[in-house]
Amino acid sequence: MIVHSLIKKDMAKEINQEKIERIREAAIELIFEKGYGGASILSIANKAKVSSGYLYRFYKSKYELVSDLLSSLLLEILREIEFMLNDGASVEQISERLIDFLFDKAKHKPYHIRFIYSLITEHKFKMGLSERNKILKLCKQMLESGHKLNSINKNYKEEEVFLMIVIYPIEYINLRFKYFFSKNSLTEQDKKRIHRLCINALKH
Amino acid sequence: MIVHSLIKKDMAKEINQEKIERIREAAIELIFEKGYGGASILSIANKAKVSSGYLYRFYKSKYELVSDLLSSLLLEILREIEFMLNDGASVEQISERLIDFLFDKAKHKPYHIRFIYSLITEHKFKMGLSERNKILKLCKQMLESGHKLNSINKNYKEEEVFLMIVIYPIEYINLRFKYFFSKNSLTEQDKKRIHRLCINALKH
Amino acid sequence: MIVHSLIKKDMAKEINQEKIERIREAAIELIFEKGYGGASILSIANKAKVSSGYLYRFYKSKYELVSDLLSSLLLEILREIEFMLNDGASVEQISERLIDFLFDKAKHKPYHIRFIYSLITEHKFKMGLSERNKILKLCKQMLESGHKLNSINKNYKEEEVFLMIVIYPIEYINLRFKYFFSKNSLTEQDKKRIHRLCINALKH
Amino acid sequence: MIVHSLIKKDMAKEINQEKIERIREAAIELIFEKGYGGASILSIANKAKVSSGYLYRFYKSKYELVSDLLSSLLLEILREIEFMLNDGASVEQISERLIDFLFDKAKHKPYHIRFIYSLITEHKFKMGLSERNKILKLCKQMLESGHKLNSINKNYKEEEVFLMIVIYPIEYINLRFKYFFSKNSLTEQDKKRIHRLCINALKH
DNA sequence: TATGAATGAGACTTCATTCAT
DNA sequence: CATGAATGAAGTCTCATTCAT
Repeated sequence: MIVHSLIKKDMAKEINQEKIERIREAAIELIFEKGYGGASILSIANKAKVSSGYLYRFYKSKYELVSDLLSSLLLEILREIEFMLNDGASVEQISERLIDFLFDKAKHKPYHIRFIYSLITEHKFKMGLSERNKILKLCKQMLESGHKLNSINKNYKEEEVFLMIVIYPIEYINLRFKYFFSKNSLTEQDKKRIHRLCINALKH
Repeated sequence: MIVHSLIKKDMAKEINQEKIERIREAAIELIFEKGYGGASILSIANKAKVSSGYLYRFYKSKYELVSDLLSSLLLEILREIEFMLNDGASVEQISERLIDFLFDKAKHKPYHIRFIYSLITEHKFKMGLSERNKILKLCKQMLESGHKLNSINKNYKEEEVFLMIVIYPIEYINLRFKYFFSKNSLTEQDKKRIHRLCINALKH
Repeated sequence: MIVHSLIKKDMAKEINQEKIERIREAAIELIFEKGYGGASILSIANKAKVSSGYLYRFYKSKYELVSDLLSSLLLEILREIEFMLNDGASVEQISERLIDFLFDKAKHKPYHIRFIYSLITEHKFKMGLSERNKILKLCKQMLESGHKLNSINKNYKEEEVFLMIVIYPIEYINLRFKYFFSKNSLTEQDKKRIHRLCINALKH
Repeated sequence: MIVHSLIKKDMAKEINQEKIERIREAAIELIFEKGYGGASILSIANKAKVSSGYLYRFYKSKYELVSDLLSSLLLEILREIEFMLNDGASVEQISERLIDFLFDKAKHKPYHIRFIYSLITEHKFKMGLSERNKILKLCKQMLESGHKLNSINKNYKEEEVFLMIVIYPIEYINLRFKYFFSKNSLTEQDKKRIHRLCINALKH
């Protein structure tokens, strides 16, 4: 009996996880597509094939859902940097591999990166304290490493590192998504150009 | 009699212009603060000390009001670049003076630059065609000039020019506004650092 | 001086009368065209080339303006009947001449008759007591005359007289205005048919 | 289980239908009472004892709600005529039975007939094309049948048929509702008089 | 547990009316 | 006297959220 119930519970959990995942993906897609205000809870629930009430079992509000999504996606990026830093990677390597990572995301989950971009300036979503601190810490580490290895000019501070290593590639990718200057999809050439620019910007 | 009537007309006009200006400033401030969705017509009207209906004498809708504001503020920046280009300025000079201009704005009308920044990604406000075309044209001119004078590496295209000359300084200023890395206000040193980074990024 | 002032007053009055007339005609036309709710005070004032405030010097409210218009136009019709009755006309003659009168109106002031028609059922505009009493009186007189001269069957009452002599021609004209069954304009043939039907309806 | 679920579903449906019906009746009553403009969504919702937002689950807009109501009520009448025509009824029979039908409505759902009457002229509600075509067809059929059996004078056209068979009884009933000439309720005598007048009007 | 019917606060917008000039 | 700038009440509609089933 206990076993059975556990199995049932696990299955239920599994099913729950699946539904939550569907909700999250639906939310990301719809918010990127129509903005925070344009993506109604109902449309998210419909897209995820769950009821609108179900959503509230996991998130206290629409705000919390979106907040959580933004936080997750940001953390994914930050963890990538963190991992590389712990690996002893240089700033150049981090830049290159982060661009790789973001291009990969842009290719396989284009909504994710567009979602981040579209919410990054939305005032409603102030970044959580823990993420902010993580960013501060990582940028500081990159800066110190860069200063030591002469890949970042002594003049520059964390702000420059953050804007060039993290923000610039995201802006670039989204500019292309908007077909603003070009309708071509992202190429290896683009990667190299972004990397070159970031590295040179910080070095000189 | 004629003089009197002129004065009256002028005064009336003045009052009008003042109120419109109050509405515009209130909208800019509130939208920067709470986003497009968060800034209600009523709150804008209250802040501007006019009645809610009064707005509709000048703008057909909330959308049109905000659209017009964004367009005005963007054009202000673009005209600055345009003017310098016509003046025969080099990319370095344009970058320097645009940063000057943006710092000046940030100092005297901080809300304006934060407003632009916060609407640049808002889904509802696709940039108007004429502004987009103006940007395309200006970036092309800067690119060509930069290529000719060797201040922009041949690898780079309009995208890089736009992101580094226009977007980067705006991002930088807004990052500071958010007290993200530093609570210090913007200094001449910051200007120089931004300029240096932009120029070096594009040159190498 | 007195004479002068009187002349001025009279001229002023004259001018006033002209403006009022313009307001009335504008209101009739716009209300027929867009209904009571669709015709704003501003649009009426604009069409009449007066300021919206001016209107309120003569009418306490939009309601009163329209009420007064409806009353005037109704009275015009009722006076026509009254006049004929005092003239000793038979029901047949009254019917014939009223139809003449309404066709003439339909031709020269089509908006008037459409205005009446469109407001006759609008619940907001209950007919004034004096007009109602006048209608009651006139219908009674027609009924008595008709009974005496055998042109109205003894079974019928004021209701039948009112509906057939007054309402039926108005309904007919407006049905044609709507192009419901026919797009032809009103002819002498139509007049005769309406008259024939009204007379025969009441006689048998 | 199946039975239970069916009952539950049916009950849910029932509740739904009841509420919709309440909304429809409330709308009919209030619009007849205060006109389209005077009957606010909130007042309709209150009268129907539902929340204001609830209406929008069934009707996209106030206009659509009222439009649908008018269409339903008109079709009810038209279907009555259609049915009789298919049954081979003569114009006299149709007139008689339609008057019966309308009196019955006037007695049991007085608001319905007053609602139709008050919206027939409302500018916002042009009759739908399908209803108009149905009217055209039915009137043509009645006219032809009447011409053949000599119950409609050869002079008369669809217009006369429509006004006398359909509109006249409705006008009569509403005139009585307004207590214009009489405060008596409608009687069998009234029915006969209306029928007599309609028939004789068209015959001679 | 999961649903979706139902709510109602609040947003945008219109326009009759007022009143300072 | 005439204007039209300004008001703000009221209307329509949306949608996040709740809760009975």
